[in-house]
Amino acid sequence: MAGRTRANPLALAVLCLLYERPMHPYEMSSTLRERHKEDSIKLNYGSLYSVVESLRKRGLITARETVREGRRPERTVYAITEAGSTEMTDWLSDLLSRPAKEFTQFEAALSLMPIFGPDEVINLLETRLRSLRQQQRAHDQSNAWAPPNFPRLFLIEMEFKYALLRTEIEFVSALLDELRSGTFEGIALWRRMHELREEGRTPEAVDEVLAEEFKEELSWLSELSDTQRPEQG
Amino acid sequence: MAGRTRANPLALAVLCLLYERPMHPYEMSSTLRERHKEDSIKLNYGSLYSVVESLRKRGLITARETVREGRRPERTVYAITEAGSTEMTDWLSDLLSRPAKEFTQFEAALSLMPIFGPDEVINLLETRLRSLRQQQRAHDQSNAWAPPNFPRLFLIEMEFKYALLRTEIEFVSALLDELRSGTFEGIALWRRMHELREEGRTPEAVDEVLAEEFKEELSWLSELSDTQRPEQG
DNA sequence: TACGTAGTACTCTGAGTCGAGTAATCGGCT
DNA sequence: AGCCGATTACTCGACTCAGAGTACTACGTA
Repeated sequence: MAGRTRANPLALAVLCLLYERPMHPYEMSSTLRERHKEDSIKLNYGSLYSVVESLRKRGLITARETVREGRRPERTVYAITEAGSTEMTDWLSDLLSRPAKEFTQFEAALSLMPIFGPDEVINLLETRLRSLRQQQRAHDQSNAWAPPNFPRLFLIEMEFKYALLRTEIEFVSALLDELRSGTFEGIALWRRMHELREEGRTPEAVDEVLAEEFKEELSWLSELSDTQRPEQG
Repeated sequence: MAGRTRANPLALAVLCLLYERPMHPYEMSSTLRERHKEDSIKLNYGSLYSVVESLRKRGLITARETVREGRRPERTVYAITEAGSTEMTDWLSDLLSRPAKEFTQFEAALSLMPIFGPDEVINLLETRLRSLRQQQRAHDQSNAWAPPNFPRLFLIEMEFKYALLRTEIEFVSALLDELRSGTFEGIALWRRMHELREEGRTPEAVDEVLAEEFKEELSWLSELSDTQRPEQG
């Protein structure tokens, strides 16, 4: 049923808020911000209003009343419906119980990394690592906003984010160590290829030179069908 | 300059492919698939063709020639431009060196988790954990497609994905242990709240009962301004 | 009292996304 | 010879999203 309509978790957040009590969209956005959900759920006004409208069209929420205070713009208060409650529990159950394929920008970047030579990559990753460590320090200090005794239940998503951050730091820093020390497998071939390219050789000429200089390292090429070989590396 | 146009990494992948050699869109998609980049870069036909068209409009790639074989549809071959090469290196440098805010579905789900009671959450997370372990086993065995000696450089993004997977498994499994053993901080309050709700009490009645039964645990409430209190937990 | 800034509450627009659909060819099988 | 399913190569349109813009109020301040 709900195929693509389950793309944006902001819609789920709206359902959860209205499950608590009726609200108008702007109140939803400020509530989400107050509860620090902005950090884990992407929120912006444009999306919020269209997501709300789309939920209404699907009958998952209804417009309760429109209030006007002074000459301010009208506020439309929405409430969740039966169908909305069902969708909410179904959707959240699904998200918690079934890992979804997620694509991060950094994964994409790593997979295209070979267009740079190893030395450029070292530089770029060093910059990244500094940023990540900065974020980590910021996190360590920023329990400031949460009062003592604040329930862990409401911070659990931050713990997860932090665990991912630590993993990324470890990954990048281990990779950097290998690149800098030259123990990264195949780094000699990789470096030589970029040297040759920078000398202005044609791709074919580069392949030829490498084929001679790195016979064993390139043995895997013959194992692949023609179309399968990654020429970019 | 390139503000929102840098949203979709597929566009960057297209630039990288055309940096190797001119291609038509369908060839791009099959090349990406052969190189297993589908796992780290979201790819679908609809997006591919519009991304290509948008790159062309921005002058980052140009249509080289349109070939027709038999009565098949035309294939338009594209090549990268100077501006395209520049954009490619700028963009990839940026992705590698600057961590971007990423929002995963699971983070969103965790942050909305309190709408369920602890026992439901345990069930859902157990299902997730089985799935994740399944994925992990699949990964362990699926170096099958890569021939011996295949350069690590071309698999580095998978290593990262795997590291994230391990972290998620550890996180979920640690969380489950705490929930099941009852050592999760505040779980008694959380469980009682859902009990009361299921008995059909009004939110206000629930709050009242809890305020009496869990005085110390709720001390943090008084530290927050009215608007800041998360009523949903 | 005029002014600048922060907050409230949306609205609009154009660009991007995605899944489904189409139409042709190829290879194998019966 | 004819058919089935896979592969090649795109096209379409409905929906979604992001960011900028609007318009008003409230508040401090010089």
